[in-house]
Amino acid sequence: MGIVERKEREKEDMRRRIVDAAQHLFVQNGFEKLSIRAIADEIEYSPATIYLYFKDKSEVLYAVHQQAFGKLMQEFQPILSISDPFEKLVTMGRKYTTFAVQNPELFDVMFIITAPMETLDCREEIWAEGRLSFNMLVLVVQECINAGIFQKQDPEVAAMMIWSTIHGYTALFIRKRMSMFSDERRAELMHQAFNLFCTTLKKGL
Amino acid sequence: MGIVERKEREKEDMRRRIVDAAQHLFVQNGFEKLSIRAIADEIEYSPATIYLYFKDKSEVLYAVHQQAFGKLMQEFQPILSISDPFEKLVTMGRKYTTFAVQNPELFDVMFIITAPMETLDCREEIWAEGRLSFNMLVLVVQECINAGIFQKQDPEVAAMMIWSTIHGYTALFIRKRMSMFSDERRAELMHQAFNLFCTTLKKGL
DNA sequence: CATTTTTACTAAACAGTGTTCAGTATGTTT
DNA sequence: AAACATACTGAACACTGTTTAGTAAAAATG
Repeated sequence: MGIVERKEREKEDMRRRIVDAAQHLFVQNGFEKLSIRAIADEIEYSPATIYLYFKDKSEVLYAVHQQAFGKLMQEFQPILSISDPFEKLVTMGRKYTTFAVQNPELFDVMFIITAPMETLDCREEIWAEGRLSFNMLVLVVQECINAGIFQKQDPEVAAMMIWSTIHGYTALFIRKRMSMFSDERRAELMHQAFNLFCTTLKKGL
Repeated sequence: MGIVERKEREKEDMRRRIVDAAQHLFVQNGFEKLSIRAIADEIEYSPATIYLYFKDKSEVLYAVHQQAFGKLMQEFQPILSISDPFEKLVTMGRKYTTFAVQNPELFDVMFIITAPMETLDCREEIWAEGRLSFNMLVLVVQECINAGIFQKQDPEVAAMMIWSTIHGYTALFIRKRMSMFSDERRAELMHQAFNLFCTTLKKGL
């Protein structure tokens, strides 16, 4: 009897439809405008139905968060084939920022908004997406160490420092914390600060 | 006739009472729980009254944001008397993080939440608080350059890079984006990453 | 002092939010 | 055909930010 399997498939289908609608609305109108009722409208079901597939709004956001990580990882893929490890690292850093600029709402749910982390917290699971992406960075840092570009050291510590800088720079920009500068000065400052960080790494790490 | 002056004072008083209540509730219950109605309850006025003193909720948040910057600046004050410029810089960095950990809600409104920046945007003003604090950092970086600890360079670019790292590191922690590590490993990683950044600066900048 | 005008304030409503629950209609099993 | 399980929804609850019409007190004016 394939009924159980079909039901399983249908359940999975509905979950996917909800998440797709959520992501669609989220990317289009941002976090503020994303409501359970809007998602329900989009998929042409009642709001209550969503609660049959997700515990709460945070869980829906967590699913969107997971999908967004898939997208970022996909965009990182071609970079991995760059042979020079330092150039690979720099290109990854640049990609992190351009991804954020091109998909500000996705960046929000991935790295800034607290909601998706709350479901993770209460589930007491490890943050798989975070671990995976961080490992990716650690690997590249390890390559830099192996190639003698960086000194011998804990690659996780170095990766943490590098991620911090790139993230900080990006988050400050996305959240408009560089609005004390004119548009031109801000662009110039960001560009130069990024380059300075790269040269500093090459010299000091 | 001092009536106009008294009215002015009363108006200012009411504004202060609203902001104080907002900050109080904000620090106590966080951004999510801060509502106009809660503020109104606290000061024992109707919600509509708040709109006689502030354009909208964002403007109230901007006032809280300003007050929070006052508090941070106050905590930075004693650090400024440290004679060694590099030690001063490092201590400032540490303070940025401990402030965030001890006042997560204030850190939120100062550097993460978009709301207060929106009122600034539509007022088309410069972000005075941001400019002031950034200048503080630039000054210390300039001292490091003068002392020969850093090479001759644009101090704003260097300051931008340093702020990015410290902010990134802090924001990732506050927003639970290091939950792929155990509590101990996370603490260790943050500590080491901070130290690594300091030594890298000293060597490479 | 009496009257007009201005100021300060609020009750009530509007349109929205996340979430829950009783009730229904359909599909599946016995 | 009867019993049960599943999938779904309308309506409600308790909230949210914000606006507006109306009121009572204070100030200014004649």
